[in-house]
Amino acid sequence: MTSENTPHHHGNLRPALIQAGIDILETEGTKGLSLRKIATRVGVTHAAPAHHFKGKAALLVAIAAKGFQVFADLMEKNRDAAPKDPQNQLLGLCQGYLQFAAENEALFELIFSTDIKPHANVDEDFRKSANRAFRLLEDTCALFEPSPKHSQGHEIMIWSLVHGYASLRAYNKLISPEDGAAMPFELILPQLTPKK
Amino acid sequence: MTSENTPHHHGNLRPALIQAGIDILETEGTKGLSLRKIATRVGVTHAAPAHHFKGKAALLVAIAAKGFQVFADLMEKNRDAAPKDPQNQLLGLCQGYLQFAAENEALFELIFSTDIKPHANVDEDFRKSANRAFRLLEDTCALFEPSPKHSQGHEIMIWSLVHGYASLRAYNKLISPEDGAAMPFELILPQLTPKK
DNA sequence: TGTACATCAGTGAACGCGCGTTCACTGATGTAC
DNA sequence: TGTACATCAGTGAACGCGCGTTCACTGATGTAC
Repeated sequence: MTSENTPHHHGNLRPALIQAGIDILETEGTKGLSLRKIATRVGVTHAAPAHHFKGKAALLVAIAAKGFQVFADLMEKNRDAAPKDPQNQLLGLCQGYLQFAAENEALFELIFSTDIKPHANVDEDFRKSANRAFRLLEDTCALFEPSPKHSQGHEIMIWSLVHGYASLRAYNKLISPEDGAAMPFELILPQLTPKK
Repeated sequence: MTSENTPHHHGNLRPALIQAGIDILETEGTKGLSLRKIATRVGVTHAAPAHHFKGKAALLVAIAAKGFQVFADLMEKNRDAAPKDPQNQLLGLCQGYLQFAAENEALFELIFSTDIKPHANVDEDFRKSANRAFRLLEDTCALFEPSPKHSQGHEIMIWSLVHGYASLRAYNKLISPEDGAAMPFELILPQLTPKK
């Protein structure tokens, strides 16, 4: 807040570094993300982050953890704003999913990158925020009757659908950017039967 | 074949570099892919590739072009081996899609990476092999009645589904690796009506 | 309230590394006659 | 079939760059008394 001119003791360096990392991701992409650039953007020597993160990898994990928080927030917000029937709840959630992917392209790529393993023994902050996002998806899918054949069949199908759609939109800008979240669900939604 | 001991004139350096790039991708991942490593793996000075590719970026594009070839071959092969009804043709194609993604994780990531734009004015080889893959998908989807609402609605839905499933399997090894290509299509396939 | 001092969170210089690119070079290949 | 020569496709040395990490340092903070 007020610490603009203190030479030492930034005060909030840790979160500031994370946010700077996210900013750089969105302006320069994954390739441009370096410790030195992050530190410079915050206005601090490139050696300073070492006091807050064990190394570059740890900072990346922290960025991904924050990314999952924003991701989950957006899904939750969109879902909660939707009508209370299961279909609309699901569509709202997916709207948030797609919005996050569209507005945070490189961050979306980072949080789903294969070298930050979600289930391996990783930073606890990261695991917690990732799990929160996944649980949102799970809970919303649980509003419907499960697949008779596969324990998590419909959930995986829904997740694949929205994730693939988000990825392909980022990949190929030609794909119907004007279509909403409902489009890929056209055939599926009527097949899902709400519980009770 | 026979040129193992000629010091100069490798003879097939261009394709050899491309293949070496693919090999390195699969063993070391995207991060480990450098011009110097590729050249070394082929047994050639790191300055040699400059005679065949305009720069590193051009070599990457050539690798992606080759990747799309293999990708399309695998989809075509699986589709052609399937029973001739539309549903099984589609499942076969998707089986190939998933197989490629599973067996060539980093290459799959590369060919769909956002910094090698598929529709921009790019290397013609690349565009041709990418388009061949996409046309396979298109043609197989065209075995079914199109969506009444969106011109390419069902195709995008199917593509999203298989692409998302492939990506999430790579991301989270826990997701039902034993399930086949049919699983995510459980609800959708019966909704697609074959033409004629 | 004031002083002594430990701890914290920065600085800035230095390190070694792998990278892509460039360059003059030279050996191998292939063509003209 | 043999020779002269242009072209092709390598070599190896050198370049500058940005990177992550380390280190001794020092200024700012906060606590004990």
